[in-house]
Amino acid sequence: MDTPLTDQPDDTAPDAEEELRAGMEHLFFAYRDFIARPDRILTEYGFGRAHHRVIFFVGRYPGMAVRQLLDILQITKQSLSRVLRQLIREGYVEQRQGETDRRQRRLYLTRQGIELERRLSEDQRRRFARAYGTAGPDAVHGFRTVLDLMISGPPKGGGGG
Amino acid sequence: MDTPLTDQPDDTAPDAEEELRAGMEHLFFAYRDFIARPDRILTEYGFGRAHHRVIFFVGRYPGMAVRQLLDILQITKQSLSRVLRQLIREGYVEQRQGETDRRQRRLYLTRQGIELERRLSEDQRRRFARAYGTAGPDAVHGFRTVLDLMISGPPKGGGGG
DNA sequence: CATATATGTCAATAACACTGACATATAATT
DNA sequence: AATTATATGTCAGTGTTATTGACATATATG
Repeated sequence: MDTPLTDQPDDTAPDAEEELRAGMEHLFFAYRDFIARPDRILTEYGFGRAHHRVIFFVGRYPGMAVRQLLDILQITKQSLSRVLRQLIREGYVEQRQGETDRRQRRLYLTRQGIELERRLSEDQRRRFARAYGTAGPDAVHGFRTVLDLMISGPPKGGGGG
Repeated sequence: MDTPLTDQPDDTAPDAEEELRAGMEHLFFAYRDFIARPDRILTEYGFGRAHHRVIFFVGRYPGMAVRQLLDILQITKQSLSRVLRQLIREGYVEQRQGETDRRQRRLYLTRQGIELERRLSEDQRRRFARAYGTAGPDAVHGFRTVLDLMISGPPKGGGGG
């Protein structure tokens, strides 16, 4: 991981390229293993990964509007609709009309939803906690720095972001 | 990010939990943005994310056997089969019989496959290169350390399932 | 020869995404 | 009040990616 002192004409010398691809590969593995356990739990409920994402974000940001959720998940209204309908019908999520803007249906986890969220995230939290604990604060800081730099900014142009 | 000196009875104090969930959220965003661009390119070819994964791993490990690919992707033979068949039929991947074990069909990218791989990974490599470059070597090291700790070891128990 | 492994394929099914079209309620603007 | 925009919901049709189960061939190993 030293800085090579040979000058390379382009910015993707073979070694650098290998390092990038190794990172890509490990990101794939990490994500794959990160979602494996919740995926298995979800099948018990007849739910899928999309349900988990909704549960996670509504749990993290209670009172979230549907619009925000759509922007975060970057899926279509129709796709979210089916998932949300199921979660509401089965009592994991509830909607309350917005107070200032009454068009909004703000989303909250029910007690049952909170329980499910904890169950789904248990392995993930443990996984993160173990990795963070073993790696130490400096590594965690580096992890978060790189991860955040990898995330695209809000989409540019007019009204959107 | 100091070590808190208050003693907590359990290992998931509120602040720690928040930090874990923030990490989980950002991992989701990073992965989402990481695959957004390739996903768009793939539609031009009538391919999906599964094709990309095959292209990526066969490109990275030429001569890989089908069995290895299945273990890495953790999907079923039937799921891989359809994707692989398409890639072979359309000239992106080729199979050659294994020399030592002639049951194996070892996988290689064709010239066309290599081209597609570069096109698909271009944005991803740039994204990684930019994040790595901005974050600096120490952060990159931390990133890789945490990421690797997050990956599950090889599945335990006898034959290898 | 029996058994295991590596691979491939058929059929049926499900989750999750898409596009397009249309509807209702409410807010903001003119 | 009328118009336009926003927030949400829903119907119909489609496609990709995954699943399970069953079965087939070629080759390796005992």
